[in-house]
Amino acid sequence: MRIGYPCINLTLPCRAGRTFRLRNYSDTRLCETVDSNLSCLQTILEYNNNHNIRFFRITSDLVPFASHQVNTFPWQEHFRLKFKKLGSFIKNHKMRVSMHPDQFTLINSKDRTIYKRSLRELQYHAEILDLMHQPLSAKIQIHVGGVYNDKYKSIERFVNRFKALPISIRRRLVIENDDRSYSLKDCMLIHDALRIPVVFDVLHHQLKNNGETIHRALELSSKTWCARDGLLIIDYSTQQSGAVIGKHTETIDIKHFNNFLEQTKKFDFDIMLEIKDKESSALKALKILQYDKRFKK
DNA sequence: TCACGTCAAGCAGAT
DNA sequence: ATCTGCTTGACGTGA
Repeated sequence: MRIGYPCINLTLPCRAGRTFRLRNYSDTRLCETVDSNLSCLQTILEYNNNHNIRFFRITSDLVPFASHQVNTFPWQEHFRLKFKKLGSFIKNHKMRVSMHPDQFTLINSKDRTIYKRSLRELQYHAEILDLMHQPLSAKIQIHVGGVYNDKYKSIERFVNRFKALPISIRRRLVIENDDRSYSLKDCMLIHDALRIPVVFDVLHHQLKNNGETIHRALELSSKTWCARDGLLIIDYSTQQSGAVIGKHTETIDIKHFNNFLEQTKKFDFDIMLEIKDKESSALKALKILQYDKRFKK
């Protein structure tokens, strides 16, 4: 079991996802920004290592406009060594990384141009992880996509589009249950067709489910991960009390987290804490976990 | 130096 | 028809 947080470290002064406006694009600007982003990523990974945090989601903004036609700069070559060094650090310290392309990336869109754009975006994500020489347990996590008033057809479109993806993407791509459209059960259907691993999102499951208990949900999702995919990934968050449904809490709810660990003690997994205060909650979770058999320092 | 409108991109659900 | 949330800040123009 590892504990992780996404993209940003709020203690450190740097950001690995600095960007700029499209209209201000230049190769020089890109180069400077990527260089600074990669240095910051190294700083974050060192912080994580010093604090026993061994799971981290890398921001999609690491290379600005990476899949946009404006960007023709060969950043892959230019930063090859830097990427490799980052990757070695991750490997040497037994860490795991993942990525989560944003909501614009969907492969089941009815509009082929959106699919094409998404393909380029996924290619970029796979390139990052490949340049870092990461094992296949370093995943790219997306939602299933739109429903377009016909879930069956939209799932079918997902399955067919997935089969047509290049292997570099296919071998890292995983799907996550969401809070409105595709439940864990829907994701399991897609898994049955494609053997694609399913990330289990606890908060989304609470908001949209088919009556499965947490224990049952873990039973289902953990079986979708085979040895080379690594441990099941869980996205963990809780509802901000009193706020709009689906809003994440400011900081980890220790009582709920303890309860969750208790309900899932038969399973092992890596947890991504999708919580506003980022590494602060990860550190709190680690304190609890030092007495958990699943957690190894 | 600071405020604040806006930022590449899609979808669903609420208003 | 328009706004909001989704991993959400933070860029950069104009004063």
